[in-house]
Amino acid sequence: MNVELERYRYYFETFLNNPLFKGVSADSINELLHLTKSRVCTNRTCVIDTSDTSHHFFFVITGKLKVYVYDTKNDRQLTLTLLVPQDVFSVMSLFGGLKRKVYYETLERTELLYVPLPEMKNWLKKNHDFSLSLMKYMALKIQTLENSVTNIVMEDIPTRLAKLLYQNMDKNTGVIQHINDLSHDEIGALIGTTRSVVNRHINFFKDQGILEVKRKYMRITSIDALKREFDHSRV
Amino acid sequence: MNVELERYRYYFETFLNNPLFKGVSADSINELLHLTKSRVCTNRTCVIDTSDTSHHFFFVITGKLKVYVYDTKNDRQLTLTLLVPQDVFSVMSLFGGLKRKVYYETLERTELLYVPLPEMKNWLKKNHDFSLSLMKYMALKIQTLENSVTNIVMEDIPTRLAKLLYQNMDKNTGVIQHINDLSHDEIGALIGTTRSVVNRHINFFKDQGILEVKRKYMRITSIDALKREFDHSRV
DNA sequence: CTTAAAGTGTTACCTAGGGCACACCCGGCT
DNA sequence: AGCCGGGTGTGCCCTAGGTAACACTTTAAG
Repeated sequence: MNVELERYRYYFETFLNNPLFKGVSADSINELLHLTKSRVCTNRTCVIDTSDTSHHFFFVITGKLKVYVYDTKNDRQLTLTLLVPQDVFSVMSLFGGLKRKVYYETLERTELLYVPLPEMKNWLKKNHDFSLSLMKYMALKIQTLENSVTNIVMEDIPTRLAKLLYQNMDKNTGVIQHINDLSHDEIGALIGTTRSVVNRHINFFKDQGILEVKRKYMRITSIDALKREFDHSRV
Repeated sequence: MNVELERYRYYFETFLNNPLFKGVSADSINELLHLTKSRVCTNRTCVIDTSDTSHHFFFVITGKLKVYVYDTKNDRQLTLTLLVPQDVFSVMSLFGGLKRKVYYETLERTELLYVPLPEMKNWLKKNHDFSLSLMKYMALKIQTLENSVTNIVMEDIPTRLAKLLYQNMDKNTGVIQHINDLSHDEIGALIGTTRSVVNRHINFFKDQGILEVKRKYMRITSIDALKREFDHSRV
């Protein structure tokens, strides 16, 4: 019982710190928490069933999961987005978009809270502040997606790779975070290309002295040089 | 005065028919209408200033406009989306996303209503039903964008072009609508490629007897053949 | 009517990057 | 230890599609 209480308090804190719940009363958060169940997916296996996602609304508490599509024609997958703590999914199912084969897969130990859709919808109607935050959240997702298509269309792969690295780099140490433990295959799925091409360019960066690579570890050795790879400010 | 009244009634009707206003009371719609001003952009010129979009929220009444980004590096533009009647923009500015150089340009005579952002935000807070519809609207936009990136990464240009044509085709007559009056340049911007490549493939389709082309007019002569161009259902 | 500008059809060229193949390396398992 | 599987490092080959260049045609403007 004590343990239960402690977990409950932990989830409560987590929600409280999530900008999505800004302006939402403690009472409402409590009410929502009473509707949730939790699920822990241990590393790298838990492919969330579409039947789940179309009946539940999920909150990411800890961990990391990818949302991806799979193309049978050329046996490739494309990661639409990486979900991290404070993310939610799927807004699509919440508002009944068209059917689409999107897969969810955890990349490490991941803790989720989930609410049945009808209850979530109902709760949402009573909490306008959450709606407003959710819209902001969605607006940002839209912007990110727009950036993706722009990048994919306009930039070549070294550029996209450099940007990806830069975005996930500790600005001080140059150490790559979040995506350091991903295989080249996964990195390829993130920027829309294949394993071998990713490898090619990573090694190119390495040869240029931009990058240092070890097992599950990458560090940018020259941030300026990395920047030059995507800052095509042709003066 | 009479004319004014008539226009007012016309806008009222337009909003009433817009699914975004589903569940919104006539009073609220009226209230919103009192905050709006209208603007008509005559054909193909009206590039809406970013300062406008970051201070106003727009409703498309009639016409068509494109939202695009421009890449100086290779002097190309990419159309992120085509806005048609019942669309709104920009949700980004409404919820304060990051700055981004996105341009708006009308493609034909276009009639817009617009509201200053603070007033719109205020009105939004009082109309939760509109928020819910707006979220659905945004969810659909997200889905469309996700489809875009998937297509761009996974499919080649003939396939993307065929899909575009199919989506804008009158299912009975095979006549291409909406995008028939666009130049090859504009079509290229829609599917993420260049004028001459578009031209190449359009003529290829023509040679295959899939397509018939005249001035500002295209018609699919064999819908099955067109489908075969993107239905890679390899038996 | 004349001229400019925008759009089209078509060529030739060239390179980024997808596909495939194979050898290697390392970590985990029995 | 030995094996196996997932992840690498490289190579080569080949084609889709980006680029540039030209001529021609249609529309818009003066």
